[in-house]
Amino acid sequence: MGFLALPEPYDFELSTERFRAFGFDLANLWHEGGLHRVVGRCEVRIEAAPGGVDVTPLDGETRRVVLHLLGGPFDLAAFYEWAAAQPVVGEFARRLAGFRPPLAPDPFESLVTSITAQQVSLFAAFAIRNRMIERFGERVDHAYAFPTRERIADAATDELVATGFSRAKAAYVRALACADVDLDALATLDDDEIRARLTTLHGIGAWTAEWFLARHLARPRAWPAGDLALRRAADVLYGLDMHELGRRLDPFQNLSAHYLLYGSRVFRAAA
DNA sequence: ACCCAGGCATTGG
DNA sequence: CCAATGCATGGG
Repeated sequence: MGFLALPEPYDFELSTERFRAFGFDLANLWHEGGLHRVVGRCEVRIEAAPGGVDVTPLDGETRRVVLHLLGGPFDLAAFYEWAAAQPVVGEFARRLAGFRPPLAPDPFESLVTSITAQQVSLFAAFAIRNRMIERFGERVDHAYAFPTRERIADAATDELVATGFSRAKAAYVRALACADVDLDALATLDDDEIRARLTTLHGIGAWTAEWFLARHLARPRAWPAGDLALRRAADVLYGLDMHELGRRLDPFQNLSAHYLLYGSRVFRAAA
C-alpha cells in the first residue's frame, strides 16, 4: 500500500460519486467503501486517507493512472479563487468543496464511454457499458479492465448489438477501434485541432469531442454546449443560453460544467 | 402503453 | 442550409 497526496481541499466521497450515481461501474467499481480499478494486470484499491488516498498496491504506473483518474490535473485552487465572486457556480463550489471531477485515464475508453451515453439516459448508458465491459473486458478480482481497442476491433458488430448498442453505435465503436489514428497523440494538440480531428470520425460529433477534452484531457475551457443536462442547468440556474454562459464562465468552463451538473443533481431544491 | 433521456448521421425539402 | 427521422435501453 502507498499514499497518494492530492492538493487540498480533497473529498474522496464527493469526487467518486459519479461512479455510484447511475448504478455501478464495472471498470471503476465501488466496493466496501473503496474504488477498485484494474491497472495493468492488477486490481488496485483506492480508499480515502487524510490529504489524499491510500492505494493498494502502488507502483509508478499506478501512481500516474490513479492521479489522472482522480482528477489530479485540475487546478482546483485557481477555480475556487475565481468562483468565489461568481453567482451560482460560486455557491456550488463552496457546497461541493473538495470535489475533483474524475477523468478517464485512457482516450479510447473515454470516447467509447461517451458514445454509449449519446442520446440515452445515463442509467441506460451505464447498463449498456457494463454489459460491454463484462463481455469484452478482463476481470481481475472484483473489477474489470475496460475492453482494449484490439479486442473491440476483433469483435463482430452483432456482438456489440447483443450488449445493447444500437447498430449505428456498434458500428461507430468498431470503426473507432479500427481507425488509423493515434489517440494518445491527440493530447499534444490544442483544443480546436482535437475537435477537428475527432469530429471527422463517424459517430463522434461536437458533444463527444468536447467531453473528450473535458473528461480525458482536463482542458480548462472545454464546454459541451450541446449537452442536454447542462443546457437545462444553464436555463434554470442562470436563464442564459449555453453560448452566453460559456463566455461568462471563461476560462473555467470545464470545472464549472462539472460543478453545475453535480450541483443540479444533488441540490434538487436549487434546480 | 407510453414518454423522455448528458447525440449523431442520414435524408428530404 | 434547416427540419424531420430512426435508433435501443432504463426509469418514471
